[in-house]
Amino acid sequence: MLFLGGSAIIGDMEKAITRFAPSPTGYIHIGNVRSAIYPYLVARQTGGKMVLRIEDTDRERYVDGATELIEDTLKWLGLDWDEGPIVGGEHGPYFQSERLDIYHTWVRKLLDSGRAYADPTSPEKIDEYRRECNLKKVPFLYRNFRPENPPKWEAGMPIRLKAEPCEYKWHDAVMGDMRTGPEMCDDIILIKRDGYPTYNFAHIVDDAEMGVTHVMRGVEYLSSTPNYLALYDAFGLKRPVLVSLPHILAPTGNKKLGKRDGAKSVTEYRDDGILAEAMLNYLACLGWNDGTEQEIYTKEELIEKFSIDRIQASGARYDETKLLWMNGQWIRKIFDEQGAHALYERTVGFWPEVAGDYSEEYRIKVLAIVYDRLKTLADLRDMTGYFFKDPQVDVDMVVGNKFLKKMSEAEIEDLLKKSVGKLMGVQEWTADKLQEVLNELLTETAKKPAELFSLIRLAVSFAPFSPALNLTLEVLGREVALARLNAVAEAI
RNA sequence: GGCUCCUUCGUCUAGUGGUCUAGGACAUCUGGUUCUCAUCCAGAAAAUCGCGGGUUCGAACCCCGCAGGAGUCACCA
Repeated sequence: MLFLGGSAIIGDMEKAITRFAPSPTGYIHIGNVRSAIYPYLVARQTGGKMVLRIEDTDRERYVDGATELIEDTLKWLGLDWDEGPIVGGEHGPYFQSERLDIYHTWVRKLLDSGRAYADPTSPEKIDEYRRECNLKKVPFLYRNFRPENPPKWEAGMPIRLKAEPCEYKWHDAVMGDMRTGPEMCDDIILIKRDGYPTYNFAHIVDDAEMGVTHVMRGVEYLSSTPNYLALYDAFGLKRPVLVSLPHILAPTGNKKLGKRDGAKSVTEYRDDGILAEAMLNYLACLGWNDGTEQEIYTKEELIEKFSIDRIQASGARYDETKLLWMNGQWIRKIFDEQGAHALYERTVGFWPEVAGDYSEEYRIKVLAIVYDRLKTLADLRDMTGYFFKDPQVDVDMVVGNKFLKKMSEAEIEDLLKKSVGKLMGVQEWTADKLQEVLNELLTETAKKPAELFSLIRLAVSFAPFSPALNLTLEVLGREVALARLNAVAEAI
């Protein structure tokens, strides 16, 4: 590698080690996936590492299979990790429940230096203290009730940090300069009665062991930061860059988006026909922008352009309409830039059942003429049925059509027959030729496009909408198209 | 209640003292693209920049108050 000076620039691009550290209590939803996306972007941008760590220290809230759900979500979005479950790494294990002795080793240091103590106080007694404070309307701080001669630590006893109340100042990359008073420092629990560490303690130890440089997480941890700073100091650790991510708000009300508001899992959107690219794009830009007017970003562009200091400090409301728009943009982008086949590969599983009897080649043809009206891939299911199965003839739909209402049934039948006759003579059954013939038919019958085309379109599809008539006819093929026109002529 | 954060069109946002009679995008509405639905294109409507003071020749941008909203005060993360 060649160094040409400019160390300041190299310094700015120091390799960041970031992490996503969910607890396996269920699926990942729109509201919390940003804390995976942003760390990922920072890691990739700086050529650093992304760590996935499973914070499973709460054995009561643990949900079987949740880890797999999390991994599945990240993989779908294209957020790969360099260390963590499946891929391993030099700082494992990556499940906190398998790191108990590490936490115990670390907490020993604090116990030995007098910065932590084993707490023999019963939960009932603590509740009493709390009630006492509530009654007097003073803040409940456990350090005011600290036991005087703490015993030696033994199993079944929690360990608390011995707080040294003071004023803390720090910088949050999103919220700016922060400052809090001693009232924010307390004797927080480090190791629970069951021997498992609390989040408050475990994440400090793990981040240090894993070399994490940027701690990016939801704002709900902002007010606990003084206690984390106390721990960094007690261990003599360098503070990582602290990044608080504002909440995503539910579509209505002012609450953060959560499962209770019906926040769907991220992968549910996959099943609904949302593309991973669109999801990533939408989520990354919810509460972040690069200052330009660009709206559509590839993952690579996000990696290149993302910057922590342009993350909004206020919460952003989740708006599914915009996601849908963006998905449509992505469907078209993939088709236009990568071709019909590339888009087709994404549509597997979204076709109507009857499409299964047809060749891939035929389905691609259908896709090529309907793709620009898809909002989600799942739209294929209700939009393309007539390409695969003869529609139910519905005379009323024809007769009642707003352009055909003024024509008698005999006239309609006649028009249909003339159309069949004309179309039978088409030499090459291609969109261009069909358009020519359709135009000739227009002059021969002296009908308006609205009348003639509506009639043929309806007779052939019986659908509320369809692609341009010549394209629809081309894909349907001569035999099918003519047979359907005849069937309608007979039914009238 | 204490502490902390937040506040520009309905929504996501641009904006760091004069170029802001506030720009873009989604959504909405109108028109165009030989039928429909959509795409695409053009256009419209939409924010007295939460409120009140102050600093300044000049404030969305700086300062102070207030209000509203949110978060947090667990042996949950």
